[in-house]
Amino acid sequence: MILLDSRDRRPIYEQIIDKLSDLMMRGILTKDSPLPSVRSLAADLSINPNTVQRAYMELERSGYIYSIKAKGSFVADITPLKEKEEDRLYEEMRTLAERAAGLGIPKEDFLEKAGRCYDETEKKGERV
Amino acid sequence: MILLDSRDRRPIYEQIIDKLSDLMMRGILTKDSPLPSVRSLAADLSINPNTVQRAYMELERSGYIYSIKAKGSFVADITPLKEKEEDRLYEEMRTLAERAAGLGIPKEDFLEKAGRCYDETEKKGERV
Amino acid sequence: MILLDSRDRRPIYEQIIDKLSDLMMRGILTKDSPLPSVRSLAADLSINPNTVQRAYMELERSGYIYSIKAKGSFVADITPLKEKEEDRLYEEMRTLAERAAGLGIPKEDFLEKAGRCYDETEKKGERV
Amino acid sequence: MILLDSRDRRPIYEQIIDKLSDLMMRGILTKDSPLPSVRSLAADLSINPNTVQRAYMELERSGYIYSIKAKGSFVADITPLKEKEEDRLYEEMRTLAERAAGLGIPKEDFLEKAGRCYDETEKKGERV
DNA sequence: GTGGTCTAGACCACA
DNA sequence: GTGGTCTAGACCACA
Repeated sequence: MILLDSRDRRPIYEQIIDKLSDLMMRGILTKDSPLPSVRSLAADLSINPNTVQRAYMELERSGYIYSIKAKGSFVADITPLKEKEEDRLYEEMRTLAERAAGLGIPKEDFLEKAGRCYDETEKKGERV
Repeated sequence: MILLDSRDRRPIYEQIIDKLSDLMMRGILTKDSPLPSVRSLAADLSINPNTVQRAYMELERSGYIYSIKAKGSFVADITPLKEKEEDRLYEEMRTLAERAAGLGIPKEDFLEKAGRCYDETEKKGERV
Repeated sequence: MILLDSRDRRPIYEQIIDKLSDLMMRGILTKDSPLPSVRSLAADLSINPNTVQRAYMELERSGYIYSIKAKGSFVADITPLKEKEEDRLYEEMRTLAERAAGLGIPKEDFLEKAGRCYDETEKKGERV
Repeated sequence: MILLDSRDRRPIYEQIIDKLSDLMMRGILTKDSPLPSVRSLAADLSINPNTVQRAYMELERSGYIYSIKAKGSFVADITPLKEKEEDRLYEEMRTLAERAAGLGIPKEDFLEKAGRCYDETEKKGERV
């Protein structure tokens, strides 16, 4: 399901949080679908179950997942989280557009570059 | 030429730097065109010449203007500064596109939003 | 701590910058040790605090010192500045050696002169 | 005798001056030895005789060579020029030593580096 | 006239 | 107390 990057300097639990929340944000993990159990994910990644437990705990606190005792962890309804993130993103887009206009970059160039940046991302995504 | 905002909490000299560098970045003040003299700008803004002097000093240090003693201050060739700013901007565009793709926002929506943000900026610019 | 030279035609703030940066380059003022406060140094040198402020401002910009509001100014970690200066010095040494070789000065003479120059410096340093 | 570097951006006559004065400074061209005639050097380098003429004119003005009508150009007694150049060189060595001492570079390191710079020059000279 | 340096002295936020 | 900002006003060298 997910892969750890040993060159990544961040703590492992943070990498897990990022990878899982990304899968949920992308809609690959959908609402109410079950996450792997703490023990099985720990075994898959060859890490300590406590590390997975910590990642799950923080994901629950942030509203990404919910846990039911003796049943497991499941993807929560993350539409509010998605909307917040989208708002933040468009807010930054706005300041970017302002700076671009300030630099005298015409609209066509701005959009052309935006498109190219998006395409680059897709290629990158395929590799992952 | 420029207006100060009394509600702005930043130091006056910083406001002057921002306004003038913006005019140069936008191409409104072009290469080698003369800036108002330290004294005349101070009189226009009803502030102390020392404050203008400080702004000009820092603008010169950053490469925006050049000053010739007993002649005045002039807009420098800011193409390298513009290029640096463009690079920074596109770098941020790239991370933005990545996050958008991560959120499952399709390319059309991303570009549509980028275009709308750019248009909003233009209206804002007209008011200034 | 430092002395001003009234015969020196350079601006006072520049003299202060030179003297202090020299003390730091020599390792006499070490990392994180406090500099005299703007007001106390101004009083010591019988000059205006603004002049000291300007010197400190430029020293901070160049990476020699860091200032904490309401606490004081302190010597920064200047190892990168030292390395840059050493690189510049050895670069000039190289062109000097080339010119010496071009003049037919043998290596022994070149080194003998280098040593004598270094010794003269030491005597000068003792007087300071 | 000498080679021009087409990548060198300086005017050709300046390159000729540099090469010839260098040969004289190095003692490869000795006092009273004849220089190639303007026409023959121009032919050798496939350039216009006027260009060589200009180089010789300036070399004579600087005291490097003397010309006798209908006989040719000859290397002058350049000991005074050598001495001046040596003085300049040692003057710069002195300021270099001061800066090195200021940086806390010990005498051994300074001399070691001076020696290495000299050696590098020799290798470079061999290639020329 | 111009930019640049400096003094004298005020006020601010902060520790 | 500290650094930082700002005003008012002086003087300098230079074109």
